[in-house]
Amino acid sequence: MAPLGTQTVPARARHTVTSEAVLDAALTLFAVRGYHGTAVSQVAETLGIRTPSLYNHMRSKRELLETIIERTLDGVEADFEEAVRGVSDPVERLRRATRIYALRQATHRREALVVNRDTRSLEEPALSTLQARRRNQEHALRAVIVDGIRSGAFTVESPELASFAIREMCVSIARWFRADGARSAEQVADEYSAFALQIVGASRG
Amino acid sequence: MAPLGTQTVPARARHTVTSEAVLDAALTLFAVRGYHGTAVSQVAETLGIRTPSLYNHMRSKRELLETIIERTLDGVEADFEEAVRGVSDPVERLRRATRIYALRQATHRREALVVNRDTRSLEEPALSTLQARRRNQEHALRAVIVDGIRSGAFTVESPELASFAIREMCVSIARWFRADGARSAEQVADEYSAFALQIVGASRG
DNA sequence: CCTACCGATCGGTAGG
DNA sequence: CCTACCGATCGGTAGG
Repeated sequence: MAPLGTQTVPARARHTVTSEAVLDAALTLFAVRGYHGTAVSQVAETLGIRTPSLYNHMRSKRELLETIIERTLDGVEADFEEAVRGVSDPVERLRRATRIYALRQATHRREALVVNRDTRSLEEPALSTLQARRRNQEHALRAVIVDGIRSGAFTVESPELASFAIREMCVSIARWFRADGARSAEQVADEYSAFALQIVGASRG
Repeated sequence: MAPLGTQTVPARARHTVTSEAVLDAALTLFAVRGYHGTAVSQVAETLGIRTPSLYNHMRSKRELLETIIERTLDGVEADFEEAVRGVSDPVERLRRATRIYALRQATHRREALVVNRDTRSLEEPALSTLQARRRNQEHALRAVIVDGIRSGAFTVESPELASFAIREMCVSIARWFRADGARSAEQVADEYSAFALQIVGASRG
């Protein structure tokens, strides 16, 4: 996996730790080592403080994971709504929805990795709530495909399989994308949205 | 995620634990909870024995993960070689390679989940060795795509992006597939291999 | 296969 | 923000 820019906090920051800084440090560590593979003491070490001091800025390790995943799902949802708002052509709706989703995987790699790998590490009641939100987002993409099939724009047999395939191929971007690599996030997002249209059998556009 | 058939060991098996049974129990638990989320004591409990007794059948927790991943990569490699052996047409090579890979994700869900999620939890020297093997497998698929582009059979711009997308969309099958679901593993594998051909811009077949 | 037990580390609290 | 410390659990060993 490409490097994720682990936090190295400047000395002066040691006296200005905030709850946002704790979340950011946790995000980097969870993305690299996984939730269960990360110790709270490592988060503290990243920030240059002792473990007990962390608890002035957070309630628990599990709350960190919940907040990270919740915020990420908020962002994905907002992205989707904005991307398809006012667009009625199914081809264009799918292109835009896939493009923005793929783009997010490249620009928010840590979040993508954590959501994908550790959502199941949540505990109730957050587990049910957030899993349901992920399902709803998947169903929203599927609905776009169903619309396209009804209108004759898409020819794919199973919208369910197609939407799974499209989502997961996008998620994988977070595993290899590098901001300093050969392709920009936008270029990758464009290519992946073209893949999506091909998967559903849209006329080549 | 669909249920993974957690081991419930019959009472009479309690006296016939083997190293294979330990691996199988660990495989189920790692797939559900992740490597770091699984305690060795849970493996023992699944088998109906005490934790120290496990060590008559294994050397360490990390060796369990190494063996699981190593064997899975062996299987993937053998599958690929067999699928493309003697086939020269790039379209058919890609179809077969994708089909057998997709099929494996459906029929070996636990293995797929563990390799995908926990390869990075390995420690050296296994980490480097097994990551290199995964990379080689990815390159083998990419080479099929490159051949198809050279011969004019495929039109995709980037074989790198296409092979990533194809691999990852297949891996996701392990997350939702159910043997008692609406589609058989073979049907899913056929649909996904069609998706792969569409991604690379092969003539619809 | 077991009981008994090891040092290390876990997430988190008390109290200042 | 810290030191001191908590009970629980971790992977693993000794010895039978």
